[in-house]
Amino acid sequence: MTQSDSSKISERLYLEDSPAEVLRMLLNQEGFRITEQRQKILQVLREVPEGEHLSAEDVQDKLTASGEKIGFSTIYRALHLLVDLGILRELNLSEERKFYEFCNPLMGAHHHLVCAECGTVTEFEDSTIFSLGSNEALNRGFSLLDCQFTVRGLCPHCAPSLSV
Amino acid sequence: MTQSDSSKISERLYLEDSPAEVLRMLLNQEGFRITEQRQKILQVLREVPEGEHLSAEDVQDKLTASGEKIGFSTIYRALHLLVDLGILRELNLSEERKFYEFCNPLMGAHHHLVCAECGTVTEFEDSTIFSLGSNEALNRGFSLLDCQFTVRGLCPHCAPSLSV
DNA sequence: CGTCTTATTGATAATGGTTTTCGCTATAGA
DNA sequence: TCTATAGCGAAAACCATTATCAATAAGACG
Repeated sequence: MTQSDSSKISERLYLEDSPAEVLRMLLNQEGFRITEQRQKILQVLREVPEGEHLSAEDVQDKLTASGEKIGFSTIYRALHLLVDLGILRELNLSEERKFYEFCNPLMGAHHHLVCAECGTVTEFEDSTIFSLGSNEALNRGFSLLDCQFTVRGLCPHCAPSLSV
Repeated sequence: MTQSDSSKISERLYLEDSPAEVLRMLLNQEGFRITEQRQKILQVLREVPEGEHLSAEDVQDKLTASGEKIGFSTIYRALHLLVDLGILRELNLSEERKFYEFCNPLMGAHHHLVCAECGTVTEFEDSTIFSLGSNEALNRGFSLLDCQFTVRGLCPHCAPSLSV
């Protein structure tokens, strides 16, 4: 199995274990190897405060800051793998780059409000949105992978004259 | 005013005129010039059947096919301008490129169901989603620009074994 | 524990969509 | 019509992401 065969992973685990253990199990289950790099990359994503999202470059910067030298090929490959494993979510916030966030199953599905000017991202929860998307997918015979609801606007700080 | 000053356009028109006329009015109102290129680029987007989305390259291809030679710098600039004017909507369907669609005010806000495998895009309407996003934005003092709800999954044709 | 297979890493080069540059052209106001 | 300058387009630059490939190391097996 090559490292590019990771796109069809469908099974999930019932998890109450630590994320490190979860990673180990998932990788094993799919025939992937447990490497220091993958573990450290996931750890970076987990340490991020809720509501913050990291780009591939952000991840590398944080790793570099803590003394880890991991090439960006590895960062990108690991991020994709973790997304395929269902551990991370890839966000398309209409910016030029992609962002990643840890997929906490305990945390309700949340969505994003983005300021088109300064790029600030605010999260909000709404379970109805997710079920709407889910229904829509299933009604058309699709298997659901992800729902992303992104609202773009101008935050109070960037908004034109009126209020600020 | 330079052509890169187009990002702060906030006013809209009440329109019952033909799109060509609308374009003319909007451009005039903002101090932009009415050029053949801009008119033809908009026309391409308008001629597309509903539910189809074009990338910048698609637009150029269609223009080339009908004998129009317009440089891609111009295509990109015009697309951005038309988005800023509120005539087009820029879609982030999590693909590598961006897509554009004509913003028909008569047509209800619609959203997209994307097959992660083959990239097929299906549209669906749901007014509640839009009002949810609108409320969320306004409650936080944001002025609303756009709401995009994108559902990703595997279409029946690409889905794993089970049904096909 | 050592050996072997091969998945993985990482430096580098390549890719590909988008943006910038800059001299030329053409719009729109005087 | 004339003039100022917004806009065009070919080519080069940009920049996030992906591919290449030789070296490395995880994990299986004896």
